[in-house]
Amino acid sequence: MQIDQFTNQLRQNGYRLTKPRQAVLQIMIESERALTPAEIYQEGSEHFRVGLVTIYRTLALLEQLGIVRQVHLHDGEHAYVLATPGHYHTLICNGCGRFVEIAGLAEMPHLIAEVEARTGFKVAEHRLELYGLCPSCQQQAIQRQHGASHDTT
Amino acid sequence: MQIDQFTNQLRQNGYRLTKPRQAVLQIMIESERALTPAEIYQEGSEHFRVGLVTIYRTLALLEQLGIVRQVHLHDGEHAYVLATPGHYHTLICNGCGRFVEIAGLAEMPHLIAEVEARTGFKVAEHRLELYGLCPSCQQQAIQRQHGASHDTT
DNA sequence: CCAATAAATGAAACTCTTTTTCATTTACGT
DNA sequence: ACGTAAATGAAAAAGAGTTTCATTTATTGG
Ligand SMILES: [Mn+2]
Ligand SMILES: [Mn+2]
Ligand SMILES: [Zn+2]
Ligand SMILES: [Zn+2]
Repeated sequence: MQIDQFTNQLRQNGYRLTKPRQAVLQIMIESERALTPAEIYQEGSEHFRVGLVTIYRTLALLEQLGIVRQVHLHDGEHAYVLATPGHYHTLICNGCGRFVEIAGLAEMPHLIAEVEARTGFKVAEHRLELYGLCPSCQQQAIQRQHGASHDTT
Repeated sequence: MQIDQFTNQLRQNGYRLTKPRQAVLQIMIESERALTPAEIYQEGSEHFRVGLVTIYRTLALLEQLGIVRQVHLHDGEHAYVLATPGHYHTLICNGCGRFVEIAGLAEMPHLIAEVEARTGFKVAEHRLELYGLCPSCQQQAIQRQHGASHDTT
């Protein structure tokens, strides 16, 4: 996809373009699911030799550069998604981990101003994560309902 | 404070009213900070003998009953706050962990409806966490700035 | 292209958090 | 008070993430 853009970003910040870094980028670009470090490690390991430590280090670097974003999954897992540039909010499927980044909450700055006025806090950042079921997991849920009522085993 | 209300809630759901459960409730009620299981354990241990496992189990139970809420701290820690009944959003101080629960985001349902229309997802829940500095930590940050420029040691 | 060099990697050991197991203790209805 | 099931705590295990350090690799410029 736009892997060159990301590799350039690495180089421009003085980081070397290594095989693990390219691989992690490629995996993140190709996945439409949020991936845990362990999952990325497993996927990467199928193609070449790599250490889990390097996955952690690479994700930390990519997060720092704003290329990926960490999300907090429903069951406590920490996973990563490719970050859409700019400020986005994340919608994650509780069934399969598929995610969508959502833009365009114009009201958010107003909300933050109000919160600061009411509390005296200075708001530095916020996290909005939406959880639910993607279309295909909704279908599966419905089928499972029907299946259960017909179940004869 | 309103500890009776919570103990009743335990009893009405068929759970026994034990010393650890009362203690965790009391600690959560008295704290104006988000507390990690380890912190609650430490605090509890000063007053009577208790196991860290029990803290985890109790927090899981209280969360399930809607009495506490888990929050994801800035540095990756998982902490708990007393949940204001109803749907609230959390504002946490990155400096000291002090928190405030914020109500009254009337726009949220509209936002969710829009998200569902745009993505086909069915949104089940959302998490909005705001992070920043509380008034006193803002003060400290300012003092540290001045201190640094005057520093003569 | 090759050599020098600093950055990045991977294996192993380690730390920290959370869960499981199971024998003992405790709460609570009778 | 007693009996019983629920809850607890100690210990061990599982999981997630980090640190250390010797080895490998990417880059640069000769
Ligand atoms: Mn988390
Ligand atoms: Mn936002
Ligand atoms: Zn799904
Ligand atoms: Zn503070």
